[in-house]
Amino acid sequence: MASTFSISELAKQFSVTTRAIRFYEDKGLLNPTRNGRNRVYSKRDRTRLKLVLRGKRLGFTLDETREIIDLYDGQRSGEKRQLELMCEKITTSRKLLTQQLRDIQQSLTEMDRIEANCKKQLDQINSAT
Amino acid sequence: MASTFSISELAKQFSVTTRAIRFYEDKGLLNPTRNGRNRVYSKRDRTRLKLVLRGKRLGFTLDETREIIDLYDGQRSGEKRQLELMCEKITTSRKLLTQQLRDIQQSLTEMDRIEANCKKQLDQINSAT
DNA sequence: ATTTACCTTTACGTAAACGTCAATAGGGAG
DNA sequence: CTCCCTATTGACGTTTACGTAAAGGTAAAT
Repeated sequence: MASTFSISELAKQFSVTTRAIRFYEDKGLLNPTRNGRNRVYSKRDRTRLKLVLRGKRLGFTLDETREIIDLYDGQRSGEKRQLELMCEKITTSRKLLTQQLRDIQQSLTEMDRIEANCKKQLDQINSAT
Repeated sequence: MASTFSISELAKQFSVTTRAIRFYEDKGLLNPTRNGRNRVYSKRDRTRLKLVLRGKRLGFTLDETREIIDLYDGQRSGEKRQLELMCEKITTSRKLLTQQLRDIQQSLTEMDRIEANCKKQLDQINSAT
């Protein structure tokens, strides 16, 4: 894999529009370097984009996603207060994710039940041929 | 627990505004009966509201959530085509949820790593007292 | 030189999911 | 009866996350 990417390469790789990628930059989620006016994305930028999209799939807003990514990617200031804040954010974030995990597991369970029911009825219909 | 609820009771129970609840009704996700002009919510309505909120936490739009709820809650038409459609929707929905599950698990794993790192650094700072 | 294919910024448009009044109605408490 | 509380409809405002069109720059290919 290349070590730098153009905007449209990234767009293709992740099936998003270039507009979206520029928008994420506007919102401070990415900041690629430039070759002249053109944006150049490093592997680190690519990873950040991947995280943005993951955040989206999880229903976070871009603001929330930025906070989370800054955790992952954080310029460790190494100061005590900073580290403590980070721990708190992680705790909060983890609670949210854990709740979502429960939600999903419940949903999946219920879907299994409904699907089974569905298939049973279909079997009856088909066997009545 | 009571068998019917007012709009503000539900709002309190789930920590949402009455405005939101009425909005869900506008969008066809709920339809409570009326006592005069006033809305009266049954336990079934309450359950639907709960599912709406779960959907929100999972990042679904209200439209998507309505489709999913109609699965759960479906007036089983019992017709073959209907049943098949339901199975397809379940399959689609399950793929999405499974993806989210992976996303969450990855996020949690990474957070664990970051937190451990964080705490290690804090320990060093504190032990340097 | 011109087309083709990207890339750029600026700016306005839009759908979703509510928030926030405003004006109004109905029912108890005093 | 009047005050107060809650509820209702209607209309407009707001934020988020882009889409889309305008108006071009740049560079390779024909």
